[in-house]
Amino acid sequence: MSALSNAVSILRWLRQHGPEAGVSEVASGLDLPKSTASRVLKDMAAHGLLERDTATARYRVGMLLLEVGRHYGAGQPLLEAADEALAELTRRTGYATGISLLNGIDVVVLRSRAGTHPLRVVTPPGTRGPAWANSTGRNLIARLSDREIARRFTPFPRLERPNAPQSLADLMQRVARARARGYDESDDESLEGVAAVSVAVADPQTGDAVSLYVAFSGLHVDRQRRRALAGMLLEIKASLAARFGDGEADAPRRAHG
Amino acid sequence: MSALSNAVSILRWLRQHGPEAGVSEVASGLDLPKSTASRVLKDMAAHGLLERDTATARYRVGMLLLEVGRHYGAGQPLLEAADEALAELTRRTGYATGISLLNGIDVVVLRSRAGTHPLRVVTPPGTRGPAWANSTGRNLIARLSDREIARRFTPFPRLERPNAPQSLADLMQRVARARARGYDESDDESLEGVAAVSVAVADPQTGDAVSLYVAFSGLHVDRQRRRALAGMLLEIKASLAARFGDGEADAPRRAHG
DNA sequence: GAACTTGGTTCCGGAAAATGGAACGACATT
DNA sequence: AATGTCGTTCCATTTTCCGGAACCAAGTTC
Repeated sequence: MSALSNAVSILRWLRQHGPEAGVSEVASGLDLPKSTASRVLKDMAAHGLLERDTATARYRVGMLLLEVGRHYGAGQPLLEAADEALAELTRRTGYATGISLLNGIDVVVLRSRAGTHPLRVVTPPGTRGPAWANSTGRNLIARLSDREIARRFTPFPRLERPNAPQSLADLMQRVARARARGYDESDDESLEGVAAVSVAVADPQTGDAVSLYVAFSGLHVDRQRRRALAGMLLEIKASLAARFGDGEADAPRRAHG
Repeated sequence: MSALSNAVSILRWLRQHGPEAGVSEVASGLDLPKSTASRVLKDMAAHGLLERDTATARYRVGMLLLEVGRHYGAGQPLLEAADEALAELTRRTGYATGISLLNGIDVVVLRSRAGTHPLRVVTPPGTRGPAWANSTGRNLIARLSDREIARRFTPFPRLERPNAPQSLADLMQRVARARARGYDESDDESLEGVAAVSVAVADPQTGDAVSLYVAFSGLHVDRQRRRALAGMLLEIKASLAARFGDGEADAPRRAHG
């Protein structure tokens, strides 16, 4: 196991089990000898990947990671353009918008912007959520082949939320809807009270697809306005497609991850 | 040089020189043999620290870093409480707010929230800026001893912005003002057209200090309103101090980094 | 189209670093 | 004083890393 493996394992472990870790905790969690865990953590801290809480002697995520991590996706023209367009949309309408991307069966938020309308939840960049249980994720799932969808969602992941799809058939039905309409919507699925509409856009160069979304309170936005928002997203998508070659429009292609 | 050193050097290099890098570029930039650069980059990508642009064969920051990095500072009670209070302030007043922290002679944004009033610039978490050229940074500098300030700012860093302090004496004068008033303000210094007021708060446990700021357009907010905002920040500071032991109020103590 | 340049990869033996069991130190609890 | 928890240090052994050199693939240039 290279030194890097250990360091990365620890980062992955931190991603799952919260932002703090002690030596023993990591050692048992990753099944490492205590001595190794102690040394690797110390090395990582010495290099700035982690920081040490002087009081508790526990380790925390380092500032370097914050600084570097925020550049994820920077410099990708499609992404930057989409982000700008969404910023404009938020300015005009006051709703929260963002961009996310499929990773396995999850979506990860790449960019986001809080709106001015009341919405308890904010999902800052780096947040991970169940792709099958919100519009943003399903849009990206919809770009996969049925075969691939079946593969990823067998067995079907359990999620204790009433409105979330509970079976592959259930999911495929909503995917079909998304494919038919060119956009998808969700309401009170993975996040309580949160509704959203979204569209998927792909970079024809790389084939990577991202999803642009507008999020709002499910209680305060009626069907008509949602449709209007979907329309605006579709416009943005069209303009991006015009600018970057295509965007999609054709048959399902591979999404990211 | 351990494997970790190399990996971290590369991350630091990426932090400075933009989010993309090729093998030769890194090799010459860090004065490494090409073979080493190639191998290390590949290893990092294999572990998910970096990703590879399939088209250009260049490396980019990996998603893992985004996900882990966003947890920087998570779980620190003072920070969370301050963040919540600022969110409330933004909700009530519509101004952008945030939290930042001193690191050397820079400030790094930890949390931020865009406001509803027009402000071109957004400074998402992870953004680094010159501490001496905005209120947020000077507040934290003000907590250092004069001796330490002189040490850090000799020689005095050059910054081509008209309103920014241009000498140590210049800086000390504004620091004195900040110390006297308990808050600081800046207008059109490091960021064009951006003005801000801010206060510093310290965790008495760790001694680490952070700065809470409100940012707005210098053209659209008059003196009186700025004073009102400063008052609100001071209230937040007082309530945090009450909750967490002290906050500061006493003589300069060490700030972070 | 042959010779260069530029960007990246692979090989492999010597050098250097990581590994992990064990012993140890510092606290708390019982 | 004994026991448990948490972290560190030691050091012989193993493993990995290092880096010059050779190599490959695409362009450029003459």
